[in-house]
Amino acid sequence: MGPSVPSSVGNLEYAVLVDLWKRGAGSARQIYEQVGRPSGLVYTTVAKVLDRLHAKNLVDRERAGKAFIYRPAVRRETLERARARQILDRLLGTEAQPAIATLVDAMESKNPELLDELARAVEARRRSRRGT
Amino acid sequence: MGPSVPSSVGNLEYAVLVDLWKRGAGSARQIYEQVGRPSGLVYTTVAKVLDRLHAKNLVDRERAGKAFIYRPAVRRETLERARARQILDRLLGTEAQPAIATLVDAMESKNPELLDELARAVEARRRSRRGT
DNA sequence: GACAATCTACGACGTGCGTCGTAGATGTCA
DNA sequence: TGACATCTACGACGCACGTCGTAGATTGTC
Repeated sequence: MGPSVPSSVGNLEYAVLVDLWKRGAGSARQIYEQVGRPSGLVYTTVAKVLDRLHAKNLVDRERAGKAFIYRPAVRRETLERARARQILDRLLGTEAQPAIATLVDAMESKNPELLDELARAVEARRRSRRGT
Repeated sequence: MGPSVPSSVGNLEYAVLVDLWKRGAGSARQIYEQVGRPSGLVYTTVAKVLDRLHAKNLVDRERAGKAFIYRPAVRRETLERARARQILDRLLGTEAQPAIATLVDAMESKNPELLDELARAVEARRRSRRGT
């Protein structure tokens, strides 16, 4: 089965992955405390999500007593790139130009500072492009 | 019922809306020919989608003989803004900065010209911002 | 008025994911 | 060893959507 072709990851699944990337490795209980409990979720919900992530080969596990220790099986950049790509495809499916304008718009309305962030990122990318 | 609070719109639903926005109004058959048939879908699939869009109050309909004439019930900008917003929230849920970098990256890998497009859009937005 | 063509209405199924609940396995401790 | 806590395994449900199929209504045509 494809180990590292994350076609699609749900929001909770993603949150769990983010936590795993940060902590490197952890038990279901630990992740639950960090990600699940604050959202009012039940332990088994997080456990189930870890289960599914494992089934998708997005996390590895190793027994440690009665529990499993989970750790990410994909690099964060890899999955986030795929994720961004997918979101992008979805966003600019039809025509790119107005979609981009809308995106920038939304970004500003969410938080104006994001615009500066974005400008910086674009500039960096273009600069390194010229050097290509 | 909330007439114009499009919480979430699927891909096919969106494609149908795009077609409707372009043509202004049309029958299920017309939209099917444009959107459904090329994708190998069956007529009733598109009809069902129109049904759901109508249930969500995203399109209006008016009888014309045996058929319905559908027309959008939301302005394209409205829905796309919401859509972009939603996608954005999803994308930069955790930390904004790296997410933006990843996004810009994905954009470049998809089509380098998008970077220029993006730079233009950002500049335009920032300029108009200074005037605020 | 009967017929064939076309539409809509609506139910159904599959999938992905969030969300629980329960049962059974496993480990801990007195 | 027995009682108890904790985990995992797994099934279930709901919802949103894509996707069809079928049945019933509507219409134009001999």
